[in-house]
Amino acid sequence: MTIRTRFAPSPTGMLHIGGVRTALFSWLYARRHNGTFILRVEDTDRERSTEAATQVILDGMQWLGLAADEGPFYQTRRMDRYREVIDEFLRTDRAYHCYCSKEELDAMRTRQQAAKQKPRYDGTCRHGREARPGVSPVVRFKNPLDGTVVVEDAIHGNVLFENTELDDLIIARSDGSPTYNFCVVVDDMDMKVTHVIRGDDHLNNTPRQINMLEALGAKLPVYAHVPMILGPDGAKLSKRHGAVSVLQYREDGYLPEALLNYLVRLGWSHGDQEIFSIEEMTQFFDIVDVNKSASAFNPDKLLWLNQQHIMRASPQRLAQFLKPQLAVLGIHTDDEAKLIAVARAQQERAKTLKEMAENSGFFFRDVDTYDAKAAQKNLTADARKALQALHGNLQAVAVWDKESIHGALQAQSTESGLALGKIAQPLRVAVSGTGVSPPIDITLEVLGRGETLKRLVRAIEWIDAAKPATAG
RNA sequence: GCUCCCAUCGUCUAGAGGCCUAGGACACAGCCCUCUCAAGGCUGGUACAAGGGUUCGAAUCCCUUUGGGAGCGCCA
Repeated sequence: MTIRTRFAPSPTGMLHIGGVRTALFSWLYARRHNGTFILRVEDTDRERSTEAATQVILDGMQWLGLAADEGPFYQTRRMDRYREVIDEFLRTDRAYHCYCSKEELDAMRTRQQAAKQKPRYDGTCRHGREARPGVSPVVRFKNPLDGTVVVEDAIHGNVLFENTELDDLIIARSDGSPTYNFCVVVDDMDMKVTHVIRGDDHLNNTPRQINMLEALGAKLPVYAHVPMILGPDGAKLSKRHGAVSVLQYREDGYLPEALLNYLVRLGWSHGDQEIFSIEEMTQFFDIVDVNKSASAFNPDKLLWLNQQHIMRASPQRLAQFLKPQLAVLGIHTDDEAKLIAVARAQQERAKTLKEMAENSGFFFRDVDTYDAKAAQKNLTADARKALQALHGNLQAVAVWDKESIHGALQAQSTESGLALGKIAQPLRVAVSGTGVSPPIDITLEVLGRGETLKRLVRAIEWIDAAKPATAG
């Protein structure tokens, strides 16, 4: 039997990290077992579903690389099929029309709550209340009145529900449109889903779905209800931290594999391993190993993982993400070789691609201002001599590569008796405008000789211009 | 209120009765390395929610309490 999993988001809000994690688990499980991963958009709520949210889901899944083997399917395009099943339920007496008004239902709920009971439909129409003219009825599923439903869950084990706790849920609204719990059942059956992996907020819905599945004579899928993700404060995930669109992470300079790595470790582990490639995840992940308890979202660890993945990624891959980040800063370049060289030089010192871009501007455009603190400390009269000498020494370097550059700096240090830092740091400020850059030899190599010498001259001029001001 | 779920460092987790004076990771502090920033290495502190059982022995099994979460819609 081939494994078939699905991710079934509803386009009513943003695709946030909670949704992404259940998608990831479903995807990994399918990949691991050579199965099929299905994407199904649950858009039956026409009021709240939006085109934009659907697009975000699609874009997000694509960015993350969670490609669907089948779909995307849209529930709104399956209305005929739902109608067909509803009619069949009606015909075979497994569902009935209910004419109770919203007011009646509200009153019923209020009454039940006052009596400290669980609000549930009392079955007034179940045994055939006469049709009310002018009232379009809803359709309710006839839930079994007694017995126990056992949800066999791969994560939680067997969870028991008494049918007496359940009621006859609405499967079609008065306008004829089918409702969520019903559509899920029909879809999972039609799409032959073998493993339903979803948030554990759905655990309570499962017995109803099982009852409907059984009424349809369908084979039950394996259920796996994964725990929720909480905010860093342990409270429900809110906009403030993780409940933003996943695409926000792309904008903020996160690598998709880093986000996925972070998410896969929430509720799951493989020994002491923290860093996983996508391949390793698919190799090791198993749904039965997932924890039962909710976990809090930790932005610091995500940031750390992003840095670790940046360090491990190929410069070619990083260049591809660095380019749009530079564009955001107004730096447009098609020099792929330089992008790759910069990414290679920076990949050990950037927590995000955005940060990498911010620290790499000087590679692509002139330095017109110096960081005040760095300049005050390093662009001094003493440094001027070193920079002056450096200009000559670097001009004399035969081959412009980091080894030769390093050799020239070393030689100058030895000759002048100045510590390497006394030479390298002023040089760094001269070429980058700040006190921070990749190792100076690498920085110069990437920057090129011409640009280096130009900036050296400019820094010397700057010192000369600043001197009288400082002195006077 | 009712039903269901959950409970190890601040956080993510290891732990499926003795290997646990509870291991790893993030964060934090100190040290080392060092041309800056990082990365890396080393060191340090902090956890089995509480109470009862079961057992020679419990973080691990059972019960209760407490705390958190979810569901109870003509939302998904």
